[in-house]
Amino acid sequence: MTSASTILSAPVSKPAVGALPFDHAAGVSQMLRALAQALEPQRRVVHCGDLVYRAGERFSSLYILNSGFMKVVKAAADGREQLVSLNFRGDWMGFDGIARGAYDCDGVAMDTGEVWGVRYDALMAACVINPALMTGLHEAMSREISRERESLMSICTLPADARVADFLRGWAESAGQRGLRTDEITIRLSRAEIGNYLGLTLESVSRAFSKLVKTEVIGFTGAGRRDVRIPDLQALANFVQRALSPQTACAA
Amino acid sequence: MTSASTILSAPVSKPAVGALPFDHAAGVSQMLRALAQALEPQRRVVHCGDLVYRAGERFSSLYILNSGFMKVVKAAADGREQLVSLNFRGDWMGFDGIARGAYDCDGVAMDTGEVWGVRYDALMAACVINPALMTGLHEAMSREISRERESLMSICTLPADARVADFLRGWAESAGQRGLRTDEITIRLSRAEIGNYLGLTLESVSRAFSKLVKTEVIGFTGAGRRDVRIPDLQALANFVQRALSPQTACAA
DNA sequence: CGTTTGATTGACACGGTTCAAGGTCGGTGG
DNA sequence: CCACCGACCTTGAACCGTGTCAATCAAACG
Repeated sequence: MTSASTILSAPVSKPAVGALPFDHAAGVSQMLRALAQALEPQRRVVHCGDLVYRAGERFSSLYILNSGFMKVVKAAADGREQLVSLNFRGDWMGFDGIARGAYDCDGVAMDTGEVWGVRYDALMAACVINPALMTGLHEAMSREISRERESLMSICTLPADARVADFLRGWAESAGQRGLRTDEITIRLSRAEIGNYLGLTLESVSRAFSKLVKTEVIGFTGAGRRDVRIPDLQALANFVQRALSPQTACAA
Repeated sequence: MTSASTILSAPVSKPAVGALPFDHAAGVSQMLRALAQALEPQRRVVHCGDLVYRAGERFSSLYILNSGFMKVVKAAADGREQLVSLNFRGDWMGFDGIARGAYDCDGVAMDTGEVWGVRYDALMAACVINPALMTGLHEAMSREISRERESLMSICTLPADARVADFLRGWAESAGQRGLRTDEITIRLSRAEIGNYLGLTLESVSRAFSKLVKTEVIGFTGAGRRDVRIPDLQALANFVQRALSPQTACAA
C-alpha cells in the first residue's frame, strides 16, 4: 500500500506539458498494478463479439482493458446504432453507467483480450484510502470527455475525406502511445463501422480511402484493405488542413 | 458534515427508473449546499461574453454553475471552432482540464449568472472526507459523457430537420428538469451557434425551424424568433422518428 | 470450389451548403 | 420621436458533396 499510495502522483502532476509522447504506457502499467494490488479485479478473457456489459444492465462495475480492443455502441429506442468509443489497453469503460445507475451502451470486444472488472463501490472505498487511484480515475474520465469532443469537432467541421484522414491520424497516434509503430497500422474495423463512427456511409469511407491512396498520403500493405501504411503522419495532418482551405494550404 | 455525508445517496441509488422528472433540482441544490459547506467555493458573477476559463490555461479548478447559462467551445489550431457543451444551473465545467493539466476549451458565459470555482486539489481532499461529494462529482462526469454521446448520435444519424427537432426536445427536457415549463422555451443561442453545435449551417437551421413551424410541431411566440412554443413534446419526438423512416411512421 | 462477407467503383438523386438578396428587431443618436 | 444602423433571421436559386442503388471484385471460410 505504501508503494501504491504514491503511484501516479508524479505523472499526474507533471503531464509533460506539450509533448504527446510522454510515457503513456508506463502510466497505464502503474494504474493497472495499483488496481490489481488494491482491489483484486475480476479478470475475464473475452473473444471477438463478446459483450462485457450491455445497455440497460444495472451498473455495478467499471471495466479496464488489460489487452485487446473494444468498442462501445449506443443503441436508440428506434433501430439506430452509434459507435461512440474505441478502446485499447489501459482504457476504462462503463462510465456511462454511473449517473443513471445503469449502463446505456454496450461494451463489445473486437478481439481476444482481457478485461478487468472492478466494482464501483469497492473502487470508491479504495479511492478514499489511495487518492492516486481517484486521480487516475478522474483523468481517465477527463480523457474520455476530451476524446469525444475531438470526435465531435471532426465530424461537425470536416468533409468525408478529411474525417477519415483524421481518424487514421488519431488511430496512429494512439498506436504510438501504446508503443506500436505509427507508420504501419491495422484498422480493425470494417468500413461500415468506420462510417458509423464518423457519420458516413461505408461507400464514402471506401472512396475516402481510395482518394488517400491516390494522393499518396497512405498506402495499403496487406491483402485485405485494412493494413495501412502511413509514410508521413504530418502529410496526413496536412491533408486534413488542405480539405478545409484548398487555397490556404500552408499555415505554419 | 453529518447532513452532507448522506447527501445524494438517495437520488443516486434510486434514479427513478424510467421517469425523467425525478427530482433533479433537489439533487442540484443539495450538491451546491454540500460544496458551499465543505469548500467555500470562489463565487463569481459573470456577464454575457465573460470567459470563466480558457483553453491552454493551467488547470486548477472545476466550475459549477449556480445560475445563468454557459457554453463550452473548443478551438482547433486552424481556425475551426466547435460548440461542445451547453450548461445550466448545477452543471459542472472544466473536466477537460483534469487529464492534461490544462483546459482545452473555453468556458463562456451566455448570460448574467454566478459561477462557483472550486480548487480541484481542495475538492479531492474534501472527497476523501465526504464520499458523497465524490459520488456527485462522478455522476456529473458520467452525465457529461452520456450527453456528448447523445449529441454524437443525433449528429451522425439524423438529417438536418430532425437534428434541430431533437435539439429543441433536449432543450425542453432540460428546462423541465430545472422546473421550468417545457411548452414555452427560449433558445438563447443564435442560429449560427445552433448550427455549429449540430454540424449545420445557420441557413439549414433556419430552414429547419421554418419547416417545424409549418408542420405545426412548434410555433414562435415572441417577436424575435427565439421563443418557441412546443404544444406537444411527443409530437416533436415523433417528427424525429418520421424523419428516419418516412413509411414506417408508427413503431410503438 | 462454391459460398459468403466485405470492399470498391460507377451512375444518379437528393439534402445541405453556398451565395445573394431582402426582412425584422433592437439600439443609438440626431 | 423617428431615422438610421448593425446584428440576426429568412428565403431563394444554383451548385456540390454524400447518400443511395447496383454491379463487380477480392478475400476468407467451410
